[in-house]
Amino acid sequence: MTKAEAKAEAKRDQRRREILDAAKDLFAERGFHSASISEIIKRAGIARGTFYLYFNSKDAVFESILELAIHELQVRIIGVDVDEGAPPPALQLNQNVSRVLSYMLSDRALIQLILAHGLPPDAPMAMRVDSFFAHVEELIASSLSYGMSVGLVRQCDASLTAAQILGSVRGGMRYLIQAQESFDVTEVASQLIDFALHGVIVSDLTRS
Amino acid sequence: MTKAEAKAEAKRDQRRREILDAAKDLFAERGFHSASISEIIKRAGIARGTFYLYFNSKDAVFESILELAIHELQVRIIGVDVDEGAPPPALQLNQNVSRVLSYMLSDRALIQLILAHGLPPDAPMAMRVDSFFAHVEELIASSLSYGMSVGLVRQCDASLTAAQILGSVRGGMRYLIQAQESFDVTEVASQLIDFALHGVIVSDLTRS
Amino acid sequence: MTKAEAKAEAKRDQRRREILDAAKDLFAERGFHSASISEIIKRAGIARGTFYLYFNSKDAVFESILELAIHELQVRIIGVDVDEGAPPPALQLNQNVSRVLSYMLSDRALIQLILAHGLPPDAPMAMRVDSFFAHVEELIASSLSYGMSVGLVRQCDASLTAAQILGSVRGGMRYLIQAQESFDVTEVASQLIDFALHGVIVSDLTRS
Amino acid sequence: MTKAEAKAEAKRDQRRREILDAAKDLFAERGFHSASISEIIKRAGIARGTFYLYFNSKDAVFESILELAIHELQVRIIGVDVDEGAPPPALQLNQNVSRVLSYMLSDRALIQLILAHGLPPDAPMAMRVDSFFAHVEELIASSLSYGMSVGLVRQCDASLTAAQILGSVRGGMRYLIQAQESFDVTEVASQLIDFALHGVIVSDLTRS
DNA sequence: AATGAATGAGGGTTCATTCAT
DNA sequence: CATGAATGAACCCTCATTCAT
Repeated sequence: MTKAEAKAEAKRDQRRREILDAAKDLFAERGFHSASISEIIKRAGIARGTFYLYFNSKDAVFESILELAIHELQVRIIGVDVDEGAPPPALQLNQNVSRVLSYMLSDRALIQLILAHGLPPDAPMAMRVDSFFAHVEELIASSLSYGMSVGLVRQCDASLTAAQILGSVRGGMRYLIQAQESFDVTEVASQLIDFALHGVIVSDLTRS
Repeated sequence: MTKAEAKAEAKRDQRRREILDAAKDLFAERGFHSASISEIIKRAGIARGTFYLYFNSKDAVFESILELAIHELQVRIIGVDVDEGAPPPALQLNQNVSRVLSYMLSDRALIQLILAHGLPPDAPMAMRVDSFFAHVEELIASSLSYGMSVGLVRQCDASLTAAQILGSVRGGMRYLIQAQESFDVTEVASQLIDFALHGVIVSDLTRS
Repeated sequence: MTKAEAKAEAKRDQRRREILDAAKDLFAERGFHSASISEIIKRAGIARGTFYLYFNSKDAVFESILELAIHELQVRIIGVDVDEGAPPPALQLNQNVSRVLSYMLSDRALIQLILAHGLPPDAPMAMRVDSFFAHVEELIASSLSYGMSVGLVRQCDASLTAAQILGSVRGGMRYLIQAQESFDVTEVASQLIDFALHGVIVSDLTRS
Repeated sequence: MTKAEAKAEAKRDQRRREILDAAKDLFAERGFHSASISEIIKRAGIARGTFYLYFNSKDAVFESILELAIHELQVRIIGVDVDEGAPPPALQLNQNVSRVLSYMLSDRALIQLILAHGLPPDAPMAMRVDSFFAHVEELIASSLSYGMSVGLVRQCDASLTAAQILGSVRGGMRYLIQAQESFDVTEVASQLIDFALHGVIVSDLTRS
């Protein structure tokens, strides 16, 4: 029976994924509110009731999608190790950004959802996403504080700057998904980081 | 009758503005979809039908709000004059950012709406806002290109970098409206610009 | 303006009553669950949304109906006054029953609803009705206790007997609404009371 | 094969009974409409489809339950034999009531269902129950008529009084299942009958 | 015989918009 | 001009029933 059960479970997972995919695309295209259950089930090719066999509510699908995405992002962001034997921080940074980048670019609908979910600001899930970004921002801020303490980072308001850095990455991503051309992830990651580290002015001029 | 007419028109404008204000706050607080006409008219203190005497639809109010905001932003963004007699570019830049900053901070609801309007991505107004930002982005990109051509800006992908700069400013604003404390606009503008120009790394280290 | 307002309010009340009447009939005919909003509005001749202009929910109409009915019954049930100058108790009793009887028979749908509302036993309104009957039962029980204490009523379990008396009245009413013929209310009230007081056996036989 | 078949049939009956029991409890607790198939099968410990192997529909289970109950009641109600050699009528009456009483009290869910089935008044089963009670009522009415003809029962409207008697028994039962205390069935049966026969007033007073 | 995933009609409710007053 | 009662399409969700396995 184990075999039959396994097969059934696989089929179930498959269905669940189909619904998630259909919902994700629609949420990305039209926002949470405008995407109706009717459209989701039409795109998923299932009946009305079937939807509720896999998810308790419209909110629940949305939550599943975002929760998964946030989790996937979370695991791709690894605190930089500054120990002796560790790889150079610059490389670690690049790897972090590259991982996030390649994940997001593998799923354009998702990035859309994360960057511009059309949820009421006071909705639980909106706050969940916000708190994720706040968490990342804190991570950046504390890195900046550390950098300042060791004289690597120039004196600045860590929180504000962290918000800017995160914003610049979001802006970069926005641009990348909209521009249809493909590109080298590592290369782009370098550019994103370079901007945050050195800005746009040529170094020589900053000296004068 | 000209006088009476003028008075009538003034009253009309006044009403219109009251509705716009009520709607703006609500849209900012709860997003476009969740803010209902019922709430708007309650807050504006008018009857249901009256609303439709001033605006053709819910979309129309939203459009008016954003259109006005975009216009206000537009006029505050002035291309940097690089002529001999003009003020130093750095100052002009700071003034641009300061103007935008002080306008947005004078109306937190508005900034909320612009940065995170809860509109379906495929809605006309959402595209209108996007195109505004795209316009600003192009402005930045062409500035960067010019800067590169005169050796002021280091070589980089102008479009991507422009997206990052815009993103960093948006990120900074997001942070500023959320942080409740007040601050000096010119000072903050400097920080926003400094980040975009020089990044976070101390200049000395970039030399080695 | 008072006149216009008064007229508007009268119209509003009229509408509300129409809906209540339509709903009451349907609830009586088909029970709470089976009576759908669709049917109610069809019978009331109004649009879907209009219903919700007058009642917050399906539950709310039902509650309004029952609450009103219970109130009307309540005011018709007056504790028997045993003071010297008061009318004879038997007459008071008859008047009580007559009042209740004539009210209920004026609205057959209502009596149906009260006697057999098809609500889940754990529903708030079902409990509301139950508690009304419990209240009446207590009234009867305490009358019986008093009657026993003064030797007017034979010794018996007051609560159980009260339940029987109430049941006999409910049973009588059930019969009366179902039997289509009209009748003299006071006469029937006498019969209802006589049964409760003396039962069915001829008095002479009880002596032996 | 007869043995195997018999065993299979026994198992089938067992299953059927399990479903009936689960359904009966749920119907009693939550009413017909609010009790869902999902809950029934969960309580019965069977799969969704299995339910429909034993019953054609939700209505069908309900029907089975009531039909059985009505049958059980029916067989417990035996017309009073007034022949010479028969036991005294009073005793026969008491035995009838006692039998019904003890059956109903052995299954509180059932009594709940019979006294207050939450079925739409126009549903076939509701009418079935009603017609059962109508039948009992007729039985009582004809007994009353006979009693009147032999001078045992005082003159009254036989139908109305029958309805009251039945009502008083129903009221008494309602009270008994709700009161949690246990009691002597024969004793209570006596009280129920005494009330119907003699009412509540002490006999002496009726003479005056 | 038993399963449980799938179905879809129908439920109650909301809300942008219209129009008679 | 202003009002607010009226509208009805569209929404999310439930649940009795079916059917392939």
